[in-house]
Amino acid sequence: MKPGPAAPQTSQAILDIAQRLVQTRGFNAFSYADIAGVLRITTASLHYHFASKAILGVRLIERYATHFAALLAAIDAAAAQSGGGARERLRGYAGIYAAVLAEDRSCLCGMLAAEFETLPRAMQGALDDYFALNERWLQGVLEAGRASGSLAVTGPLEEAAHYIVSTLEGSMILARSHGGPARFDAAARRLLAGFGA
Amino acid sequence: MKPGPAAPQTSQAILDIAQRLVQTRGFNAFSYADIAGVLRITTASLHYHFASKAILGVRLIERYATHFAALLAAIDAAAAQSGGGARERLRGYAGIYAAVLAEDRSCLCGMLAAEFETLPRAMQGALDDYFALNERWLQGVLEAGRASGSLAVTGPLEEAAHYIVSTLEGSMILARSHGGPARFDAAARRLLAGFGA
DNA sequence: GTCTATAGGTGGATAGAC
DNA sequence: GTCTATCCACCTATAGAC
Repeated sequence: MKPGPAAPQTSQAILDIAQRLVQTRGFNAFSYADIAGVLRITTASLHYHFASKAILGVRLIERYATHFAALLAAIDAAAAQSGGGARERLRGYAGIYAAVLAEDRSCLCGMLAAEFETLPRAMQGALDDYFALNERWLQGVLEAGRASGSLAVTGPLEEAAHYIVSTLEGSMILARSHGGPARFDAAARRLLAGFGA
Repeated sequence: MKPGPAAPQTSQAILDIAQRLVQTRGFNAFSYADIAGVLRITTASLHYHFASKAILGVRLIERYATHFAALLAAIDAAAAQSGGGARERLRGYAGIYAAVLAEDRSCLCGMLAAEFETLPRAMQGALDDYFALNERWLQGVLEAGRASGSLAVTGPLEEAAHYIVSTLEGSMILARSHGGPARFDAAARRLLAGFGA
């Protein structure tokens, strides 16, 4: 195997650890020392890979958004292939959240949304993009479901998309502190039922 | 006016400022220095009133829960007097959240729920009590509404109560970072509509 | 109840050797 | 890429004077 354009394996490991820390503790409650401890390198080395915590935070959100977009594309592809419709796509969306919770984490961006006011501007902007991406996709699903009659969508699509994201993020946070995963599952089922899914 | 049992006006002011800080920035993102700066006293003086940040946090939750309970009692009293039923009480519940958001804050306990894993044990216990109080009251409302036919409640009452809290907390957090108060209002309306309120 | 002074710790970040 | 060493800002908390 040739070296190639510098395999960024350490950078990836840093992002993996940092992501879990944010998803479980929040951005303000972890430090470079936490990552360094797990990785057995010094905090000075971390700064080589990510010059500042703000930059690390932005990269974290961008990677998460990219991964999320891939999952949404996979849902679309699976629905197209199996003849599944908007109903299956909406269920798939909730399934992404359930999978994250099953790893005993919250949504990265849900945690960051709670800390929004304290985040560096660049992170706030990246978060905006993440939620815009989510809600754009959801609006597409809802629109298709309404058109085909497979989903019961009342009111503006944007509001409905907002509602879905809010409910899933909220029940995720509360499931981790009170009630456990079962609480999230029940909330997701109730939410989907409201849209006829 | 007699001195009485030591009017704790400074302690109250500290709690007021700390509460707003937690509601806007979170528990991990504010310091004694922030409060001291607003109040124009030193951090050493703050420690006279609240020996540790953990104790301040517990008192914050307890006061919030007590105030919240009073608001719920007022809703019950108003409904009893005006002949309003479960529907009005449920609307009143969402109204409490809307009023908090109108002051450009999130729910104190919603913010703390996101940071749950990082909080001192005593604060975690106080938070448990807060949510138990909320969900007990909501279950009572839902039960009454189901019995009288004024609310459309499907599934276990506990799950329904969980769903209501999760949705309101989630849409509050996201309204403050994305979408604004209108986003919360729309979500609350949609939530209530799902219960026939 | 409030102050000064300070302890003791942790935070993010940098310089420069290897 | 990783290290040692270090800086400086900030944090919670305490001792003791007033």
